[in-house]
Amino acid sequence: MQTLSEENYLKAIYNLDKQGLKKITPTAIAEALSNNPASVVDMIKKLNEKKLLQYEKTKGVKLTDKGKNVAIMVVRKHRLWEVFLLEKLGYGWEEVHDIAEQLEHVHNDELADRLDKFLGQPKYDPHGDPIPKANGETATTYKTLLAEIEEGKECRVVAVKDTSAAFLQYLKKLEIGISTRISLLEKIPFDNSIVIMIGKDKKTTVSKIFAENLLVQEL
Amino acid sequence: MQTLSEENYLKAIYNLDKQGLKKITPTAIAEALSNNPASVVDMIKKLNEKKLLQYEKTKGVKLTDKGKNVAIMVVRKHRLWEVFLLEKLGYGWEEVHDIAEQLEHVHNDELADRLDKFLGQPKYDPHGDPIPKANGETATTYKTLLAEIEEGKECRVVAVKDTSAAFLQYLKKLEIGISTRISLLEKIPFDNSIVIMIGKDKKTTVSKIFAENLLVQEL
DNA sequence: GACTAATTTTATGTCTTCATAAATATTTAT
DNA sequence: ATAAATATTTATGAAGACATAAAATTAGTC
Repeated sequence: MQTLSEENYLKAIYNLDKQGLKKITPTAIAEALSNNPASVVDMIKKLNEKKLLQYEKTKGVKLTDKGKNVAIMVVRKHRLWEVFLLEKLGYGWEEVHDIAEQLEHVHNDELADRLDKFLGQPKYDPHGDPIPKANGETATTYKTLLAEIEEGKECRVVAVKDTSAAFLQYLKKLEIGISTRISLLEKIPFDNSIVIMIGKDKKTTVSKIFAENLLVQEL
Repeated sequence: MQTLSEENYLKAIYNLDKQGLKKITPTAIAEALSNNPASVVDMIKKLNEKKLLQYEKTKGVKLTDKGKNVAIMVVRKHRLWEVFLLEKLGYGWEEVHDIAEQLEHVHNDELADRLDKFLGQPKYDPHGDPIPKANGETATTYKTLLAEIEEGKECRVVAVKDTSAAFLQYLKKLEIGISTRISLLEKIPFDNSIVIMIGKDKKTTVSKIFAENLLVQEL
């Protein structure tokens, strides 16, 4: 079994890979975990000895199947707990992450599966990220920035990138929440503002910056 | 905020006190946590500096109000999570303790209260131990050994003392589970066997050893 | 291609939690 | 009361996870 630290390293590496980073370097990992590159080198050695990853200076870090599996199971637990916290305990969107960060490290063979069943086998977490299945299968992330949606298409809000109070308040004012439907009516070439329809009848224009901080699922 | 280790020490000390130990010594704590007395002495110093406990060679260890409160909140979380695991996730009686041992250390101001509300503010955990309230109030334990119930009284099963497979299987065979009602019909003086009524119509005789391993709540 | 900048690695060291071994106290029993 | 047993404490050290500083390596740029 892995220590808390080991699990966090494996998860960070897994996430960097998912984010499309081609070469995962000690520095990149250090940044992701906000700790020191020297410490990362130590841990890379340890995880390599445990056959959880491989490291070649030229190719960077690659998780082994074993390492990847551990990471996926941590992610699975994280996202399931997030659903639990939001749906069952009534926590808000922004609050669930930090608690799930702790809950994801609770070790018990059956726990994830029982939780999964209890929650009705949700496919996505409250941030729109797919929940890996018990066998490790993970759907690809479907979320896109509102800024990347094409004219005429419709989408549903799944998460925010910026979680500042200013942005969240603005969203509230616009009556945009999780799963709100938005249609992209028009893109203004001048400053990349976009004209959107919120719900069925609320037409508004939002800035490029706004559109780059709202994550949606294309419908 | 306390570290995991600190919380475990405080909880252990709290439990020793609740068990009625008048003088809580380093050795007693070491035994409870199965670690070395020398390590305990170190930690006692640290917790004393943090004003979580006081230590005098003659009187042993006493938790301060602050320390006691931390311990109670850990116990509260532990017992709430046990209820969750049993009632919501369908875990068995014996399985919940080890998982709760991990869950009890998840830190979040609101978590215990939200969980409490979600579970319908249970008063007792699956082992019949009282769940401390948000303000720290803790009911006294009401569980008794079946062996100590008087003739003619009725009670409800709340826990087992012996958790061996042999005992649990025997219980299953007798159709005794958590919250099963039992009436004590007769005590046999010869060998302290007792004649009980399980539920409404199942009359059986059980041994003294049996009766000393079944914890019940008097009704 | 050479030089500067950035990255990686090594050498050390800190902090926390635990352990072992030995020294010191304290109990207990005869 | 004193020897033997038991507890407590000190001194020391190990392992894990992190850091800093400096050395070695690699990457970029002119």
